[in-house]
Amino acid sequence: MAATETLTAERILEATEEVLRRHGPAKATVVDVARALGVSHGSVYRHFRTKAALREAVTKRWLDRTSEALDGIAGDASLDPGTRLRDWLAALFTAKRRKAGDDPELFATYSVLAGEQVGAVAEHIDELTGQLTRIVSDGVAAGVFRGDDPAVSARAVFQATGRFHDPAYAGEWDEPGADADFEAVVELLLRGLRA
Amino acid sequence: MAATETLTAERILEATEEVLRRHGPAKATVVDVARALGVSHGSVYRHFRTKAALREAVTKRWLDRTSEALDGIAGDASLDPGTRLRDWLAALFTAKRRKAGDDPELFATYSVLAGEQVGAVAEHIDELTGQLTRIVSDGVAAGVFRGDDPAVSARAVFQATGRFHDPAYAGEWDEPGADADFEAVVELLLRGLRA
DNA sequence: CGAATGACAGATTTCAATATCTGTCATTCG
DNA sequence: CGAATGACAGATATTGAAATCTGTCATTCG
Repeated sequence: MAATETLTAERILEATEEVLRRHGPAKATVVDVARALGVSHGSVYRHFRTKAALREAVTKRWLDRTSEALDGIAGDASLDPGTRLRDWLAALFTAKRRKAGDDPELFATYSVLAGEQVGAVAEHIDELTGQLTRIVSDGVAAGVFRGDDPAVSARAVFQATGRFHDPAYAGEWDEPGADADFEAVVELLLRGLRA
Repeated sequence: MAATETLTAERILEATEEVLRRHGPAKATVVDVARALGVSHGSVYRHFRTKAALREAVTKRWLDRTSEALDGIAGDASLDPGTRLRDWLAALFTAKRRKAGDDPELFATYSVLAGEQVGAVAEHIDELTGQLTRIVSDGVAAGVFRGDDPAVSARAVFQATGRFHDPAYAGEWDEPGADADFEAVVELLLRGLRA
């Protein structure tokens, strides 16, 4: 495994993801990561001060992938704000559901990590509600949404749809009525937002 | 402890609650319950076929207490449906928050039990959404809510407010912005429901 | 006779000894 | 000289033997 390459934070993060995928969150040790890279664990500590810091970096990376994918929809001015909001929420739900369904163990692993890294999750949520706020603001500017504080409305929309993006509910995402439930909630929220 | 009284299911349930309060869900055994009652554990098995059945009965009891308290609001025809919906949701949030705050360990205990007893929880949720459906139906009849399927709307309202009644979120119920968040979500939902 | 018991087999939990891990740092390596 | 190592102390996790629990049932008790 190209052990001649320089040991970078990036390579360590990749190895960490691999170890997490293989062993799960409880049994993934710094020693395992070092072994996977063919170095001593002391070398890993040169790049990440603690195991928690390493886990946080890996978690942040994973969360950022979701944010980036959604950012495109949030900024797509070619769609009217109502459609954009609907699409954004649907994309969020679909992305989460796909991740949870494709590799349930890896998803569970990251859910555990997310539970530990409260700070990283808070940032991620801020990022997502920020995107939602942009959509709502555009809607207010276009006169299709009510003129209340867009940040407050965006936060309310995010919280009200928690069942469709919070990993705690992952088990219910594949039940028969999930899509209908999602539609009903989004429909109700959109009506509440409209001017 | 009145060991002379007849051994009834009711007495067993009371003793079980006491044992759960003392030992927590993981360490509450059928033997403990029997000991607390001064009988052999075989006698307990005469009334409840398994430990799971005993836990389910206790859980059901606990859930039913919440349902009953809210039923009064749901059926209070003296309030207009909008106010009733708001009051009902606020009462649900307040009740949960109080239980979680007053005795966090007991609340955690019951949350664990609820996680095990999927069936009992599903029934409880059906009961609550039933009450919500009644309020929404009354609102439709009075012309203040839209004429969509009240059961669907009620379910959507219940799910959208999950953050304020689902025990999984209990940790966030005492954060500073919780009340404001609740108001924002309820306001948005009420607007969405209005005709 | 029905209600309660307690001994029992197999499953689960506890506990303490053992092994592994985390994080540091004096030393080695290139 | 900076990057990497590996020995180390204290913390955490694993293991397997012993204790306890669950659920059954033949027997006792009132």
